[in-house]
Amino acid sequence: MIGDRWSLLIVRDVFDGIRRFSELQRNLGLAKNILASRLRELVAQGILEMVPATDGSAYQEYALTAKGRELFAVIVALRKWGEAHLFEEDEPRSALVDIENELPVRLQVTDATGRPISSGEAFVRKVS
Amino acid sequence: MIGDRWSLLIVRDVFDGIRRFSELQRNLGLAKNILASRLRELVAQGILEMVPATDGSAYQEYALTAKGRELFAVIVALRKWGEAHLFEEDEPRSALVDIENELPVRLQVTDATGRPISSGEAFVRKVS
DNA sequence: GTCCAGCGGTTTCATTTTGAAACCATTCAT
DNA sequence: ATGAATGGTTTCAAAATGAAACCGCTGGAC
Repeated sequence: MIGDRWSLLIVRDVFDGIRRFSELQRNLGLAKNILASRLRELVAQGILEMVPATDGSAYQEYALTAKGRELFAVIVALRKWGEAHLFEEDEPRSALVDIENELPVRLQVTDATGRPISSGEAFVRKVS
Repeated sequence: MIGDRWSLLIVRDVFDGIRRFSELQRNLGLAKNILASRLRELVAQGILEMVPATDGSAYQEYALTAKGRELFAVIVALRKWGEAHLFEEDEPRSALVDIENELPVRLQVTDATGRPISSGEAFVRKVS
Protein backbone atom coordinates (compact mmCIF):
# COMPACT_ATOMS: atom_id res chain seq x y z
CA MET A 1 0.00 0.00 0.00
CA ILE A 2 2.47 2.62 1.06
CA GLY A 3 5.06 0.31 -0.41
CA ASP A 4 5.16 1.88 -3.80
CA ARG A 5 5.23 5.08 -5.64
CA TRP A 6 1.77 5.09 -7.17
CA SER A 7 -0.87 3.52 -4.96
CA LEU A 8 -1.39 6.49 -2.65
CA LEU A 9 -1.40 8.88 -5.60
CA ILE A 10 -4.11 6.80 -7.24
CA VAL A 11 -6.17 6.87 -4.05
CA ARG A 12 -5.69 10.62 -3.82
CA ASP A 13 -6.93 11.05 -7.37
CA VAL A 14 -9.99 8.94 -6.64
CA PHE A 15 -10.71 11.16 -3.62
CA ASP A 16 -10.51 14.05 -6.07
CA GLY A 17 -13.22 12.49 -8.22
CA ILE A 18 -11.06 10.83 -10.86
CA ARG A 19 -12.56 7.42 -11.47
CA ARG A 20 -11.73 6.17 -14.92
CA PHE A 21 -8.67 4.22 -16.01
CA SER A 22 -7.74 6.62 -18.76
CA GLU A 23 -8.24 9.70 -16.59
CA LEU A 24 -5.96 8.26 -13.94
CA GLN A 25 -3.37 7.45 -16.53
CA ARG A 26 -3.44 10.91 -18.06
CA ASN A 27 -3.43 12.59 -14.69
CA LEU A 28 -0.59 10.63 -13.13
CA GLY A 29 1.44 9.95 -16.23
CA LEU A 30 2.28 6.38 -15.34
CA ALA A 31 2.52 3.39 -17.66
CA LYS A 32 -0.75 1.61 -18.37
CA ASN A 33 0.56 -1.77 -17.27
CA ILE A 34 1.64 -0.36 -13.91
CA LEU A 35 -1.70 1.39 -13.44
CA ALA A 36 -3.58 -1.81 -14.24
CA SER A 37 -1.43 -3.71 -11.78
CA ARG A 38 -1.87 -1.15 -8.98
CA LEU A 39 -5.62 -0.94 -9.48
CA ARG A 40 -5.82 -4.71 -9.31
CA GLU A 41 -3.91 -4.68 -6.02
CA LEU A 42 -6.01 -1.88 -4.55
CA VAL A 43 -9.19 -3.74 -5.44
CA ALA A 44 -7.75 -6.96 -3.98
CA GLN A 45 -6.96 -5.10 -0.77
CA GLY A 46 -10.50 -3.81 -0.53
CA ILE A 47 -9.51 -0.17 -0.86
CA LEU A 48 -11.09 0.37 -4.27
CA GLU A 49 -13.91 -1.43 -6.00
CA MET A 50 -15.17 -1.51 -9.56
CA VAL A 51 -18.63 -0.11 -10.06
CA PRO A 52 -20.73 0.50 -13.18
CA ALA A 53 -19.97 3.85 -14.78
CA THR A 54 -22.22 6.66 -13.60
CA ASP A 55 -22.58 8.06 -17.11
CA GLY A 56 -24.58 5.08 -18.37
CA SER A 57 -21.83 3.67 -20.56
CA ALA A 58 -20.86 0.01 -20.45
CA TYR A 59 -17.50 0.82 -18.85
CA GLN A 60 -16.59 0.39 -15.20
CA GLU A 61 -15.31 3.00 -12.77
CA TYR A 62 -13.14 2.71 -9.70
CA ALA A 63 -14.60 3.89 -6.40
CA LEU A 64 -13.36 3.98 -2.83
CA THR A 65 -14.74 1.41 -0.42
CA ALA A 66 -15.39 2.28 3.24
CA LYS A 67 -11.88 1.03 4.01
CA GLY A 68 -10.53 3.26 1.28
CA ARG A 69 -12.43 6.31 2.49
CA GLU A 70 -10.81 5.84 5.89
CA LEU A 71 -7.56 6.85 4.23
CA PHE A 72 -8.92 10.40 4.08
CA ALA A 73 -6.81 11.64 6.99
CA VAL A 74 -3.70 10.07 5.46
CA ILE A 75 -4.29 11.85 2.16
CA VAL A 76 -5.06 15.14 3.89
CA ALA A 77 -1.93 14.86 6.03
CA LEU A 78 0.29 14.14 3.03
CA ARG A 79 -1.34 16.86 0.98
CA LYS A 80 -0.88 19.46 3.68
CA TRP A 81 2.75 18.50 4.21
CA GLY A 82 3.36 18.63 0.50
CA GLU A 83 1.67 21.99 0.15
CA ALA A 84 3.88 23.35 2.92
CA HIS A 85 7.21 21.91 1.78
CA LEU A 86 7.22 20.82 -1.82
CA PHE A 87 6.79 24.18 -3.48
CA GLU A 88 8.96 27.22 -3.90
CA GLU A 89 8.01 30.27 -1.89
CA ASP A 90 6.03 31.99 -4.64
CA GLU A 91 5.14 28.99 -6.73
CA PRO A 92 1.43 28.52 -7.39
CA ARG A 93 0.07 25.79 -5.17
CA SER A 94 -3.26 24.38 -4.20
CA ALA A 95 -4.98 23.82 -0.89
CA LEU A 96 -7.71 21.57 0.38
CA VAL A 97 -10.60 23.72 1.51
CA ASP A 98 -13.94 22.92 3.08
CA ILE A 99 -16.98 23.23 0.91
CA GLU A 100 -18.83 25.60 3.16
CA ASN A 101 -16.40 28.41 3.89
CA GLU A 102 -13.76 27.60 1.27
CA LEU A 103 -11.13 27.94 3.94
CA PRO A 104 -8.25 25.49 4.32
CA VAL A 105 -9.11 22.38 6.29
CA ARG A 106 -7.30 21.66 9.55
CA LEU A 107 -5.76 18.45 10.71
CA GLN A 108 -5.02 17.89 14.35
CA VAL A 109 -3.59 15.14 16.48
CA THR A 110 -5.16 15.43 19.91
CA ASP A 111 -5.27 13.43 23.13
CA ALA A 112 -8.48 11.81 24.33
CA THR A 113 -9.65 15.11 25.81
CA GLY A 114 -9.21 17.01 22.54
CA ARG A 115 -6.02 18.83 23.48
CA PRO A 116 -3.55 19.07 20.56
CA ILE A 117 -0.37 17.09 21.09
CA SER A 118 3.04 16.97 19.47
CA SER A 119 5.18 13.95 18.67
CA GLY A 120 6.94 14.08 22.04
CA GLU A 121 3.69 13.62 23.88
CA ALA A 122 2.71 10.28 22.43
CA PHE A 123 4.19 6.81 22.37
CA VAL A 124 3.29 3.37 21.12
CA ARG A 125 1.73 0.97 23.50
CA LYS A 126 0.91 -2.67 23.05
CA VAL A 127 -2.76 -3.40 23.45
CA SER A 128 -4.74 -6.60 23.09
CA MET B 1 9.55 10.54 -0.16
CA ILE B 2 6.35 8.56 -0.38
CA GLY B 3 7.85 7.16 -3.55
CA ASP B 4 9.37 4.12 -1.96
CA ARG B 5 8.82 1.36 0.44
CA TRP B 6 11.19 2.37 3.20
CA SER B 7 11.45 6.13 3.69
CA LEU B 8 8.24 6.58 5.66
CA LEU B 9 9.00 3.51 7.76
CA ILE B 10 12.40 4.98 8.61
CA VAL B 11 10.79 8.27 9.59
CA ARG B 12 8.27 6.42 11.73
CA ASP B 13 11.05 4.58 13.51
CA VAL B 14 12.89 7.82 14.20
CA PHE B 15 9.67 9.23 15.69
CA ASP B 16 9.71 6.14 17.90
CA GLY B 17 13.16 7.00 19.17
CA ILE B 18 15.25 4.77 16.95
CA ARG B 19 18.24 6.79 15.87
CA ARG B 20 21.17 4.59 15.01
CA PHE B 21 21.97 2.98 11.67
CA SER B 22 22.24 -0.51 13.08
CA GLU B 23 19.05 -0.18 15.12
CA LEU B 24 17.11 0.91 12.06
CA GLN B 25 18.54 -1.95 10.06
CA ARG B 26 17.67 -4.54 12.70
CA ASN B 27 14.23 -3.08 13.25
CA LEU B 28 13.19 -2.78 9.61
CA GLY B 29 15.10 -5.72 8.22
CA LEU B 30 16.21 -3.96 5.07
CA ALA B 31 19.55 -4.24 3.28
CA LYS B 32 22.31 -1.96 4.57
CA ASN B 33 22.97 -0.42 1.18
CA ILE B 34 19.31 0.50 0.79
CA LEU B 35 19.16 1.95 4.29
CA ALA B 36 22.27 4.02 3.64
CA SER B 37 20.79 5.28 0.38
CA ARG B 38 17.43 6.20 1.96
CA LEU B 39 19.06 7.96 4.90
CA ARG B 40 21.20 9.95 2.48
CA GLU B 41 18.09 11.00 0.57
CA LEU B 42 16.16 11.91 3.72
CA VAL B 43 19.07 14.05 4.91
CA ALA B 44 19.35 15.66 1.47
CA GLN B 45 15.62 16.48 1.59
CA GLY B 46 16.02 18.09 4.99
CA ILE B 47 13.79 15.61 6.77
CA LEU B 48 16.53 14.03 8.85
CA GLU B 49 19.88 15.35 9.98
CA MET B 50 22.96 13.77 11.45
CA VAL B 51 23.78 14.83 14.98
CA PRO B 52 26.47 13.72 17.42
CA ALA B 53 25.43 10.66 19.41
CA THR B 54 23.75 11.45 22.71
CA ASP B 55 25.68 8.71 24.51
CA GLY B 56 29.03 10.47 24.17
CA SER B 57 30.45 8.06 21.60
CA ALA B 58 32.13 9.25 18.42
CA TYR B 59 29.24 7.94 16.29
CA GLN B 60 26.49 10.01 14.72
CA GLU B 61 22.75 9.64 15.11
CA TYR B 62 19.87 10.51 12.83
CA ALA B 63 17.32 13.02 14.11
CA LEU B 64 14.22 14.63 12.67
CA THR B 65 14.46 18.23 11.53
CA ALA B 66 11.56 20.64 11.96
CA LYS B 67 10.42 19.68 8.45
CA GLY B 68 10.62 16.04 9.43
CA ARG B 69 8.68 16.55 12.64
CA GLU B 70 5.89 18.08 10.58
CA LEU B 71 5.31 14.60 9.18
CA PHE B 72 3.85 13.67 12.57
CA ALA B 73 0.25 13.81 11.39
CA VAL B 74 1.12 11.68 8.35
CA ILE B 75 2.70 9.00 10.51
CA VAL B 76 -0.18 9.10 12.99
CA ALA B 77 -2.73 8.84 10.18
CA LEU B 78 -0.97 5.87 8.59
CA ARG B 79 -0.45 4.19 11.93
CA LYS B 80 -4.10 4.51 12.89
CA TRP B 81 -5.27 3.22 9.54
CA GLY B 82 -2.88 0.31 9.80
CA GLU B 83 -3.98 -0.48 13.32
CA ALA B 84 -7.59 -0.53 12.15
CA HIS B 85 -7.15 -2.56 8.98
CA LEU B 86 -3.91 -4.46 8.86
CA PHE B 87 -4.51 -6.89 11.69
CA GLU B 88 -6.79 -9.83 12.24
CA GLU B 89 -9.66 -9.34 14.65
CA ASP B 90 -7.97 -10.84 17.68
CA GLU B 91 -4.36 -10.33 16.67
CA PRO B 92 -2.24 -8.40 19.16
CA ARG B 93 -1.76 -4.86 17.92
CA SER B 94 -0.38 -1.61 19.24
CA ALA B 95 -1.81 1.86 19.54
CA LEU B 96 -0.41 5.34 19.78
CA VAL B 97 -1.40 6.79 23.14
CA ASP B 98 -0.82 10.16 24.74
CA ILE B 99 1.71 10.31 27.53
CA GLU B 100 -0.61 11.81 30.08
CA ASN B 101 -3.69 9.59 30.08
CA GLU B 102 -2.29 6.67 28.08
CA LEU B 103 -5.42 6.77 25.96
CA PRO B 104 -5.36 6.47 22.17
CA VAL B 105 -4.64 9.73 20.37
CA ARG B 106 -7.25 11.18 18.05
CA LEU B 107 -6.80 12.54 14.57
CA GLN B 108 -9.38 14.80 13.04
CA VAL B 109 -9.84 16.66 9.83
CA THR B 110 -11.91 19.75 10.57
CA ASP B 111 -13.02 22.87 8.77
CA ALA B 112 -11.76 26.28 9.80
CA THR B 113 -14.30 26.44 12.63
CA GLY B 114 -13.23 23.13 14.13
CA ARG B 115 -16.15 21.08 12.87
CA PRO B 116 -15.08 17.57 11.73
CA ILE B 117 -15.50 16.98 8.02
CA SER B 118 -15.50 13.98 5.74
CA SER B 119 -13.99 13.61 2.29
CA GLY B 120 -17.14 14.77 0.54
CA GLU B 121 -17.01 18.11 2.27
CA ALA B 122 -13.65 19.24 0.98
CA PHE B 123 -12.13 19.96 -2.39
CA VAL B 124 -8.88 21.19 -3.83
CA ARG B 125 -8.64 24.82 -4.70
CA LYS B 126 -5.89 26.67 -6.50
CA VAL B 127 -4.39 29.41 -4.41
CA SER B 128 -1.54 31.79 -5.08
C1' DG C 1 48.97 -1.08 23.74
C1' DT C 2 46.72 -5.14 21.47
C1' DC C 3 43.01 -7.78 19.98
C1' DC C 4 38.54 -8.45 18.67
C1' DA C 5 33.70 -7.31 18.16
C1' DG C 6 30.48 -3.87 16.63
C1' DC C 7 29.34 0.18 13.92
C1' DG C 8 28.47 2.49 9.65
C1' DG C 9 28.86 2.12 5.70
C1' DT C 10 30.44 0.72 0.13
C1' DT C 11 30.97 -2.57 -3.66
C1' DT C 12 29.55 -6.30 -6.50
C1' DC C 13 26.36 -8.97 -8.65
C1' DA C 14 21.88 -11.48 -9.29
C1' DT C 15 16.92 -10.81 -9.05
C1' DT C 16 12.80 -8.02 -9.16
C1' DT C 17 10.28 -4.12 -10.43
C1' DT C 18 9.35 -0.51 -13.46
C1' DG C 19 8.37 1.75 -17.67
C1' DA C 20 7.82 2.48 -22.80
C1' DA C 21 5.90 0.76 -26.71
C1' DA C 22 3.29 -2.14 -29.45
C1' DC C 23 -0.65 -4.73 -29.69
C1' DC C 24 -5.58 -6.18 -28.99
C1' DA C 25 -10.67 -6.75 -28.10
C1' DT C 26 -14.59 -4.07 -26.88
C1' DT C 27 -17.34 0.16 -26.76
C1' DC C 28 -18.82 4.60 -28.34
C1' DA C 29 -19.89 8.39 -31.59
C1' DT C 30 -20.93 9.52 -36.36
C1' DA D 1 -20.05 0.74 -41.04
C1' DT D 2 -16.18 3.00 -39.66
C1' DG D 3 -12.85 5.17 -36.90
C1' DA D 4 -11.45 6.67 -32.54
C1' DA D 5 -11.32 6.00 -27.55
C1' DT D 6 -11.32 2.77 -23.65
C1' DG D 7 -9.23 -0.60 -20.83
C1' DG D 8 -6.37 -3.34 -20.77
C1' DT D 9 -2.06 -7.32 -21.91
C1' DT D 10 2.45 -8.59 -23.82
C1' DT D 11 7.22 -7.90 -24.68
C1' DC D 12 11.52 -6.26 -23.74
C1' DA D 13 15.06 -3.00 -21.93
C1' DA D 14 16.43 -0.17 -18.03
C1' DA D 15 16.39 0.87 -13.26
C1' DA D 16 15.78 -0.31 -8.42
C1' DT D 17 16.30 -3.66 -4.89
C1' DG D 18 18.46 -7.00 -2.01
C1' DA D 19 22.00 -10.38 -0.25
C1' DA D 20 26.57 -10.97 0.64
C1' DA D 21 31.19 -9.85 1.00
C1' DC D 22 34.29 -6.44 2.13
C1' DC D 23 36.39 -2.34 4.67
C1' DG D 24 38.01 1.36 7.76
C1' DC D 25 37.08 3.23 12.26
C1' DT D 26 35.50 2.90 17.24
C1' DG D 27 34.97 0.96 21.73
C1' DG D 28 35.76 -2.26 25.28
C1' DA D 29 38.39 -6.04 27.55
C1' DC D 30 42.51 -7.39 28.75
